[in-house]
Amino acid sequence: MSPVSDPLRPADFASDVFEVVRVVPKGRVTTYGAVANCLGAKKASRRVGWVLNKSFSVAPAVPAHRVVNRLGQLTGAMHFPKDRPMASMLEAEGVQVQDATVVDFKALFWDPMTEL
DNA sequence: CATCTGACCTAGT
DNA sequence: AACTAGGCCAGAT
Repeated sequence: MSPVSDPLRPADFASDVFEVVRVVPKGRVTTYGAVANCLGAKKASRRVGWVLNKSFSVAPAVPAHRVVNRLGQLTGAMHFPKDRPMASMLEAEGVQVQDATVVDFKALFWDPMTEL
Protein backbone atom coordinates (compact mmCIF):
# COMPACT_ATOMS: atom_id res chain seq x y z
CA MET A 1 0.00 0.00 0.00
CA SER A 2 1.07 3.55 -0.44
CA PRO A 3 0.10 5.71 2.52
CA VAL A 4 2.75 8.17 1.49
CA SER A 5 2.81 10.64 -1.35
CA ASP A 6 5.51 11.35 -3.86
CA PRO A 7 8.73 12.10 -2.01
CA LEU A 8 9.71 14.14 -5.02
CA ARG A 9 7.42 16.90 -3.91
CA PRO A 10 8.94 18.85 -1.01
CA ALA A 11 5.55 19.60 0.49
CA ASP A 12 4.55 15.97 0.37
CA PHE A 13 7.88 14.96 1.76
CA ALA A 14 7.22 17.06 4.83
CA SER A 15 3.72 15.65 5.15
CA ASP A 16 5.04 12.14 4.90
CA VAL A 17 7.66 12.77 7.53
CA PHE A 18 5.02 14.00 9.94
CA GLU A 19 2.76 11.11 9.14
CA VAL A 20 5.42 8.48 9.65
CA VAL A 21 6.66 10.01 12.88
CA ARG A 22 3.14 10.19 14.21
CA VAL A 23 2.81 6.46 13.68
CA VAL A 24 5.78 5.69 15.89
CA PRO A 25 4.37 3.90 18.95
CA LYS A 26 4.72 5.41 22.39
CA GLY A 27 7.79 4.20 24.16
CA ARG A 28 9.59 3.43 20.91
CA VAL A 29 12.00 5.45 18.82
CA THR A 30 12.95 5.68 15.18
CA THR A 31 15.70 7.33 13.22
CA TYR A 32 15.97 10.02 10.57
CA GLY A 33 17.41 7.56 8.12
CA ALA A 34 14.63 5.05 8.72
CA VAL A 35 12.02 7.69 8.01
CA ALA A 36 13.83 8.92 4.94
CA ASN A 37 14.30 5.38 3.74
CA CYS A 38 10.61 4.68 4.27
CA LEU A 39 9.84 7.63 2.02
CA GLY A 40 12.14 6.28 -0.62
CA ALA A 41 14.94 8.78 -0.16
CA LYS A 42 17.41 7.28 2.25
CA LYS A 43 20.00 9.84 1.34
CA ALA A 44 17.72 12.67 2.30
CA SER A 45 17.92 12.02 6.02
CA ARG A 46 19.13 15.56 6.51
CA ARG A 47 15.96 16.98 5.16
CA VAL A 48 14.01 14.94 7.68
CA GLY A 49 15.65 16.86 10.48
CA TRP A 50 15.03 20.12 8.73
CA VAL A 51 11.36 19.23 8.28
CA LEU A 52 10.99 18.15 11.89
CA ASN A 53 12.20 21.56 12.90
CA LYS A 54 8.83 22.90 11.83
CA SER A 55 6.96 20.05 13.47
CA PHE A 56 6.26 22.17 16.54
CA SER A 57 3.84 24.39 14.70
CA VAL A 58 1.81 21.67 13.06
CA ALA A 59 -1.22 19.83 14.32
CA PRO A 60 -1.81 17.26 15.49
CA ALA A 61 1.41 17.37 17.42
CA VAL A 62 4.28 15.35 16.02
CA PRO A 63 6.24 13.25 18.55
CA ALA A 64 9.54 14.47 17.20
CA HIS A 65 11.18 13.39 20.44
CA ARG A 66 10.84 9.81 19.23
CA VAL A 67 13.20 10.53 16.37
CA VAL A 68 16.89 10.17 17.07
CA ASN A 69 19.95 9.62 14.97
CA ARG A 70 21.32 6.25 14.00
CA LEU A 71 23.35 5.95 17.19
CA GLY A 72 20.34 6.61 19.38
CA GLN A 73 21.64 10.03 20.31
CA LEU A 74 19.25 12.90 20.96
CA THR A 75 21.03 15.18 18.58
CA GLY A 76 17.99 17.38 18.16
CA ALA A 77 17.37 17.88 21.86
CA MET A 78 18.93 21.33 21.76
CA HIS A 79 16.31 22.50 19.30
CA PHE A 80 13.39 21.51 21.44
CA PRO A 81 11.45 24.06 23.46
CA LYS A 82 12.96 24.53 26.88
CA ASP A 83 9.62 23.70 28.46
CA ARG A 84 9.50 20.39 26.66
CA PRO A 85 12.96 18.82 26.72
CA MET A 86 13.36 15.86 24.42
CA ALA A 87 14.88 13.61 27.05
CA SER A 88 12.07 14.28 29.53
CA MET A 89 9.44 13.49 26.93
CA LEU A 90 11.08 10.17 26.22
CA GLU A 91 11.53 9.27 29.86
CA ALA A 92 7.89 10.14 30.44
CA GLU A 93 7.09 7.42 27.92
CA GLY A 94 9.33 4.90 29.57
CA VAL A 95 12.36 5.40 27.39
CA GLN A 96 15.51 5.64 29.44
CA VAL A 97 17.87 8.36 28.35
CA GLN A 98 21.46 8.53 29.51
CA ASP A 99 23.83 11.25 28.47
CA ALA A 100 21.68 12.38 25.54
CA THR A 101 21.51 8.81 24.31
CA VAL A 102 18.63 6.33 24.30
CA VAL A 103 19.37 3.38 26.56
CA ASP A 104 18.93 0.03 24.83
CA PHE A 105 18.16 1.92 21.68
CA LYS A 106 18.49 -1.14 19.52
CA ALA A 107 15.61 -2.85 21.32
CA LEU A 108 13.42 0.25 21.29
CA PHE A 109 14.11 1.02 17.67
CA TRP A 110 10.98 1.02 15.54
CA ASP A 111 11.54 0.81 11.83
CA PRO A 112 8.60 2.26 9.84
CA MET A 113 9.84 0.39 6.81
CA THR A 114 9.64 -3.01 8.48
CA GLU A 115 6.70 -2.41 10.79
CA LEU A 116 4.64 -0.52 8.30
C1' DC B 1 24.79 36.51 -5.74
C1' DA B 2 28.18 32.76 -3.75
C1' DT B 3 29.19 29.97 0.03
C1' DC B 4 28.39 27.45 4.08
C1' DT B 5 25.84 25.02 7.34
C1' DG B 6 22.67 21.70 9.34
C1' DA B 7 17.89 17.30 14.24
C1' DC B 8 22.08 12.61 8.90
C1' DC B 9 23.35 8.46 6.32
C1' DT B 10 25.53 5.43 2.81
C1' DA B 11 29.09 4.20 -0.05
C1' DG B 12 33.71 4.18 -1.58
C1' DT B 13 38.82 4.09 -0.52
C1' DA C 1 38.35 -1.44 10.32
C1' DA C 2 39.01 3.76 10.04
C1' DC C 3 38.58 7.72 7.24
C1' DT C 4 36.89 10.68 3.30
C1' DA C 5 33.74 12.18 0.24
C1' DG C 6 29.24 12.67 -1.62
C1' DG C 7 24.36 13.39 -1.52
C1' DC C 8 19.83 16.00 -0.13
C1' DC C 9 17.74 20.91 -0.04
C1' DA C 10 16.44 25.03 2.20
C1' DG C 11 17.83 28.86 5.29
C1' DA C 12 21.41 31.94 6.90
C1' DT C 13 25.48 34.97 6.20
